[in-house]
Amino acid sequence: MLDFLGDLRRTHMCGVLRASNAGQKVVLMGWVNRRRDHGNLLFIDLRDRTGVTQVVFNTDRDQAIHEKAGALRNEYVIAVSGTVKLRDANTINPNMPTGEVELAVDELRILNESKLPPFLPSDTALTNEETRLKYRYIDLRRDVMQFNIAMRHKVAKAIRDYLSAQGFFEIETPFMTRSTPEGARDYLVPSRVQPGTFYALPQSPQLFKQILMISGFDRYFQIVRCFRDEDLRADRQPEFTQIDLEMSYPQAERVWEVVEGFLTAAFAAAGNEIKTPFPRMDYDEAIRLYGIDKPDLRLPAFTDVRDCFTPENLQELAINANLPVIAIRTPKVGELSRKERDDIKPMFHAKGGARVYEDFKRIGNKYPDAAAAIAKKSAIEDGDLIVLVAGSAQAGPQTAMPAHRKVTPAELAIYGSAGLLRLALAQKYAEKHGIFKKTGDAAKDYRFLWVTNFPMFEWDEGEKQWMAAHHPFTSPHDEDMGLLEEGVESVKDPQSTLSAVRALAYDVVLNGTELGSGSIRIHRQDIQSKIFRALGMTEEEAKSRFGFFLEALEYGTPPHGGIALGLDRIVMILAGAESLREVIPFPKTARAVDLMVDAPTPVGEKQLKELGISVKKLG
RNA sequence: GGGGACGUAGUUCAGUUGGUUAGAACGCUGCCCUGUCACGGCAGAGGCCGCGGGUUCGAGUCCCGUCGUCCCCGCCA
Repeated sequence: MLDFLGDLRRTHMCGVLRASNAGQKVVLMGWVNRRRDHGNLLFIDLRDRTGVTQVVFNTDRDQAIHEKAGALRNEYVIAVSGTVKLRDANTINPNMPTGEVELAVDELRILNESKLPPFLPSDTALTNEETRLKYRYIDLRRDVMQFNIAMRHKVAKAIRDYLSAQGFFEIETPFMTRSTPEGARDYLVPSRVQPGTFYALPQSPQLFKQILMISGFDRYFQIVRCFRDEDLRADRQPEFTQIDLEMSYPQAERVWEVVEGFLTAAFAAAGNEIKTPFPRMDYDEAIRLYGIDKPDLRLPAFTDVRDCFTPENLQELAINANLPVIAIRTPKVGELSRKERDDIKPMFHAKGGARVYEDFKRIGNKYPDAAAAIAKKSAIEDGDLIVLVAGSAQAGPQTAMPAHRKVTPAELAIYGSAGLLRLALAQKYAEKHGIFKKTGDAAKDYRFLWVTNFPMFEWDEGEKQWMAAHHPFTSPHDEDMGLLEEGVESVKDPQSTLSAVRALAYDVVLNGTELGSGSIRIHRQDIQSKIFRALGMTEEEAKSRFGFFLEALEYGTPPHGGIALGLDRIVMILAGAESLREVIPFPKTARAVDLMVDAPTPVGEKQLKELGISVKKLG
């Protein structure tokens, strides 16, 4: 027999009562978290989003209420009114914030029962994710999920408040928009009114926010859902939330200041202090020092130890002397067994002639002088592991494409392979060197970095042409306009000067994760046309894809630029979570399925017919 | 599209070289218990071993297929 809520009014949340509340009459409402039945004495831990309070029923106080409470089971929803009592000294629970008090009940209303849930929110052991996602409403009752979602709110609010205070307007842009075939696959929405045509869900509000600058809003931001129909990963969902912003008349540094400002506010909201300004690094330097464009600064950089060997040494080792010899130092790994050292080679994914050479210990036995020089140059300490990556002499010097870049493709192969191995080694020995901890002080070692001056174009080996590395609205570096001019007709030529054009693009990186990406945009129609031409697009093609935007550019577009950061990833890192699913209330599985609502589903023929769509049954 | 791991009670897991009736813990049900807080004690219920096929006298275990979840590569301007 269930009770109605009636006019009973909640006075306190379950997690807030303290010794100072003793003697007060209060009304609490929540879920039965745990029940401890001692016969004539019954304890209920009552839970809401703020925490848990112990509620006591005993026959001495009220026989009838005690009897009613006997029917309570886990996850029943109840209201209790009563008096806050100080606990006796010997019954205080120091492990809970409300552990000095308990509630002596005058009235119990059972507001709802619960079926036996597949798992209990109070369980410490984690249920498998499939069950958690199917019963997400129960999973979200767990304190960790409550904490993560609450943190998400606080972080978003801190960012919203900061940007508002800096003069940014929060402006909405359409979810039903135009498909642009570049980049990620679009999610499409069929139009009923215009049969055979489709809207696309935005991969980002890129062109709208640029148009808002053309429209004179000066500073725009939006915490906005974006959609990409690509395969998922632990850190990639098909719909995700971006902190998207754009501003007029900025240098890149002005954008960075804004980002550093709101990240400081966001991290403070989660109880963390971070230092600004963030260090900055050219793309080329990131590749040379870390072999990746999103370096994790918690790990040591590479050392080029080519000069530690004599030419004869290099020849004996079949190392290409024209390419760097990378020493990867992984700290505090300790003495490795023969087998552990053998296991390193299979972790290595060679690109274009790169080879992993004998580890430091083996080199040291054969070439003691070289080993001593390497140890000195790479500042090795006791227990550090050194692994060498170099170009294979057999594979040749690979000078087919010297190009105009500072890092040649042959070098890139070495750096890139070494970069992957560096991370694999760090991951493998993470426990020993204590770097990738998800909890405690080590988890709060936040190393931010701006990576700047990305190449404007990247050679696409499949298409045999240069493609936009960031997106085609990114401004080339002022100083590189000549190179663009020179290369504008040579999109199919791997030797084109396009390879040397730098973009005014920047990524903000945190501990090896790309948090966000932005650029100063092109605001002049003449430069925009050149970029499209350099990308091999005819005027007609450009017009049919982006005509509205190119036209808008011609009506007095101010210089502008901006950035977008992944809110989910920021919260994931702050929460110490391994997956975005831990910070998104209703996420999708690796096959992009929502297990709770069971989406996507087939739809009826009538619905399809209205949309002018016919689907042949598969199989 | 490719590679890998996993799937046994409501939940987390164990299950030997293929061999009688598939186990444990938690949870659940009933009884007992007035100071517990992961309460305790006694008793009990609960299994399409993901699904389908095959090998075998005999399959949770071996083989093939399939479905699902997770991780990675490709992909993500």
